[in-house]
Amino acid sequence: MPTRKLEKVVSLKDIKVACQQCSLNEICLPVGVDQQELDRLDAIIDRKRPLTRGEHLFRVGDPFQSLYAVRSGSLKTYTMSEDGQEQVMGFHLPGEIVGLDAIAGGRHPLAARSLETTSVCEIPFVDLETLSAQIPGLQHELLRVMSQEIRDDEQNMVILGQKSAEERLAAFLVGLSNRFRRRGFSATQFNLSMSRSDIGNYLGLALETVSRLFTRFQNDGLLRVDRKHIELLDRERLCEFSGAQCAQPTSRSAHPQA
Amino acid sequence: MPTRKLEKVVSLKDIKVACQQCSLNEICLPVGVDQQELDRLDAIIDRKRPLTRGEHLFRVGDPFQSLYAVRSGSLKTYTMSEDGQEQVMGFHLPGEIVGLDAIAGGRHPLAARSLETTSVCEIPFVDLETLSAQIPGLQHELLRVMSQEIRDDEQNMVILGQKSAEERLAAFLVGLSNRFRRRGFSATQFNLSMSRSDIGNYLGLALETVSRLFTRFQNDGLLRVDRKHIELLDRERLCEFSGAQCAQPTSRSAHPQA
DNA sequence: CGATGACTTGACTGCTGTCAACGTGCGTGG
DNA sequence: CCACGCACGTTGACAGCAGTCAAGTCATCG
Repeated sequence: MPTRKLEKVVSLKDIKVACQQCSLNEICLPVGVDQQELDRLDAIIDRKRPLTRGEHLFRVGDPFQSLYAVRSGSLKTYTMSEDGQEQVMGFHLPGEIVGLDAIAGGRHPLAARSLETTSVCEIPFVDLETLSAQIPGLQHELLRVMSQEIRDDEQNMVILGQKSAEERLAAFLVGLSNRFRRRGFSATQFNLSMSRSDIGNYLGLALETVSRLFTRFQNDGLLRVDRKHIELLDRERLCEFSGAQCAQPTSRSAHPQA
Repeated sequence: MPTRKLEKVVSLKDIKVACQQCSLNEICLPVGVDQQELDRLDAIIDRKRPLTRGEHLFRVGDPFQSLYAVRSGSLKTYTMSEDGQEQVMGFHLPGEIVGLDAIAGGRHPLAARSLETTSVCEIPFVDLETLSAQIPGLQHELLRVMSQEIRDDEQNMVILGQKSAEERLAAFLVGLSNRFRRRGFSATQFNLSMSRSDIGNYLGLALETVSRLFTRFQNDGLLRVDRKHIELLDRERLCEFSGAQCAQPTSRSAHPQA
């Protein structure tokens, strides 16, 4: 099933802003879930008014009620160290789920804040759990998404623990590129919705280092950068630079169920 | 339900090496799971012969069939970078689950190798999934464990990204201490089953740096170290040193279900 | 048009990695 | 039992990458 299986899905009109036409369709939860089941999932999902830039989706310590799926825009998640220092933990693009780290503790350990105008779907967790017990495909998807998150975090740990500044930024850009492509956007041109400071903070680098590296990469002909806009000129070489397995997931790799 | 609810569970004798008497009881999966359900869980779990030091539980790329719970001993998980460089991703003590990162891809992205004589429980994943759909408490536990893993990985990302060498090692030791205590072992005295090299690799430090820090910490009266044996003398100050929220989880914090 | 915040660039410092030598404990074999 | 080898760990000297401090540029917005 390499092509969109939209036709498998019923007329979109009878569903308001439903999961099917949501771009998450192939990326977010609904995989291995049929039409009727999708309706049930859709029924529990709450679509909220868009967040404006800088607005919080939730804050540290907020009671955990729901997961959120980014529909458009982008978020950053972060905490404050006890000395008031911000610690950026991640950036979240459309099709990605936020809040998985809050299930265990019942409270959000991270705050989530929009980097631009951003709309999200709210997925009440108790409902999702109930539904998951009834729809095997959904349970599997949920576990898969969480597993993927663990996998991604592991990758990030390698990057932070073992890589040089150069490699970190290269890996970050290649990673973003992959995520944009999977989302249907250009893999070679995109806008960074986050500041240099956020990037540096996330990568464990000073913002000056990030800035210097951008110019160095540009001088090396790896990319073109203009303010927020990035154009990857030599994705290949940038990949090698990152010193990691940039095995570009052609289609987010198959789903493993038998 | 602040106190142990062991009495809620039936006489332990009628189960061979079952989950109840396994120390994982309160730590591993079975929480919010009653006797009959525990039996069903127990039935799918396979106890294997112990691994000797250096033996692999699984290797990178092995097809994912099962999760594993460490019963005794310890494991390290790691990958190789393309240049053959080992990258230690984590250490796993009794009561901890290994393999959660393999669900998404269907293959183990990490290898797991025992650091000492180690026994594990094998939990076939398809069975666990089936059972989870039937036992709400188990599904919730599984999600909780995965969420906790995500949370822990996030913590590690902060440590790797933002902390100095000193802070990293301090955080590592305090973290180990917490994990030992939760497991019923001494929080102030323990043996490191991993080498200095493994620790350094894990923390993104040179092994020489780790060694230097151990002696520095000892000179500062924070701990006593003799080869593999560690005795924490001033856990308090070590905590502050780590620059993190060392809010010692008195009892791994409550379970959030309503 | 000026103010503000984001970004860039430069100079200098210091933490931590690298290289290297040495010490220590343990297992093996004479 | 002792000598030896080997892996692991400790300590020292030195260097380089990246952080910090500081100044300057650029874009956006009131």
